[in-house]
Amino acid sequence: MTLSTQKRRLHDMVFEALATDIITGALALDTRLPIDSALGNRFEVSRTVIREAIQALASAGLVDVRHGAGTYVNGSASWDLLDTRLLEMLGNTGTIDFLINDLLDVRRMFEVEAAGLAAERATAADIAALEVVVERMRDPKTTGDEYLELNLEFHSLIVQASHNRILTGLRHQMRGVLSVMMNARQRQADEEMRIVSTAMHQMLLDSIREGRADRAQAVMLAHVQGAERSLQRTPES
Amino acid sequence: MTLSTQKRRLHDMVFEALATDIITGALALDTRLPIDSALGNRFEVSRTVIREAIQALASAGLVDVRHGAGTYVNGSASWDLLDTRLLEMLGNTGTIDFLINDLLDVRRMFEVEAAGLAAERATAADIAALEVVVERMRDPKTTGDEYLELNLEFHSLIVQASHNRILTGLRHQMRGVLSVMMNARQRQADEEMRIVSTAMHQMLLDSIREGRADRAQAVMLAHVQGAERSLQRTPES
DNA sequence: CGATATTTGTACGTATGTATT
DNA sequence: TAATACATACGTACAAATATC
Repeated sequence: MTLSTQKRRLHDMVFEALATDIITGALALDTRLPIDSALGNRFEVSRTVIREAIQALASAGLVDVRHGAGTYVNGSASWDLLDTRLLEMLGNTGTIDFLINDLLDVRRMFEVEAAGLAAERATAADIAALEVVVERMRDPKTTGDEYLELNLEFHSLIVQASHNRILTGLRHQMRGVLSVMMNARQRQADEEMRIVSTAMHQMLLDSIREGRADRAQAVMLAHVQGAERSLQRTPES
Repeated sequence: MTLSTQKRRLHDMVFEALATDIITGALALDTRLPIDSALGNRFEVSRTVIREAIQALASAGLVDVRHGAGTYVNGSASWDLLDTRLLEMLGNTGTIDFLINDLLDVRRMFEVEAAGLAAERATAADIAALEVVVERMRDPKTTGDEYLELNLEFHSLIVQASHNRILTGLRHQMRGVLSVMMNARQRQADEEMRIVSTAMHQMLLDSIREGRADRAQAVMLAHVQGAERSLQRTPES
């Protein structure tokens, strides 16, 4: 419950200390946090710092702040699983796998829709950018790590090519989940899979260039379903 | 550029004053904002207040804060169209219609996917909650406003029944857009449409209860496409 | 290149307001 | 009514990043 190493801002450290206790269950559901001044004494920081930390906890849904009444610990049902700081902590404590299936569902939904819209709306510039990426994917000199980067960029470009600003906004909200997931399971890009994957990307690009939305969606669906298998998706329900 | 009526927190008023100037173009792209202390003098508030306002502006993507270098106005391409406070301002200035088509695309994607997942995973409790809502929709004593409320609740319950926490998180992020949209275009629920709509909801519920994901998705697709027509969707591209 | 000034970032302590108990 | 606890705002000090001379 005390601050660990002096690494960053004070309120970040307070946040992490309290968040850890909540995530691990050391601070149980509906427990009332000590009042600001008490926490200030414990961590030996000003009340300003405590308030910023608590604000971050509330923003992540970890606590519920009630004016005049106190601050209470929320159950995991209230957590905001898109909150970057919370995701980081869940990633660090290795308790993030429970989100894999959820993420795959949403990713499929996202990518397929974006592929369809991109086929309908992609501009010449969008297509040119996609072509550059696919060209580099085909290059045998591209390393495995680079390939993963290109893969991410390709899909990001497709979302952009959908020219739907809410879609891109939501995609941006998902960046935290995606990145934590990536770190949790470092993807193995073996040679065979890479060849198949590159062919898929090429087909996707062709479909978009030709404006064939149905085909783009079908190819994307096959593509992400392939990725799901490679992530050894655990069976549902 | 000065503070209007004393209604809320000081930093909210500063935020609104600056945001208005950015949205209307009075503060042009790449313009450098006055330094904190100058803004403090102009608005006659402390630097604390200015900093909180600028933090909110940065969080909405309206400005780019560079440590030691100054704070610069962003173009609309950088705005975060999911930011609640920004959306409110766009709604108030009546410049929100450009998002209608984007929202409809995303809504279709969302609802269809959620319907499919719900059909696969809905628990007895989920279905019971949906039944209550549909029953009240069928009740002829339900008023038009109540019907709209029930409609929203029905779709919210379906997302919950998908038991996908990322999906529900993203849906939550969309609440701001949805609500601003609703206010911008007050939906007319005429009698004829209401009968069709209720039948759709009943079919959806049946599909979910029977676990028929494909049918649930098809019905939902037809349903939201009907809603799109009623919103007089403007042609694309 | 280095020294200095500018500007944002973080933190403190205090005072007062407001909602709840 | 009073006590408690969170909310907002002020002014100050110093640190860190950047710009300028």
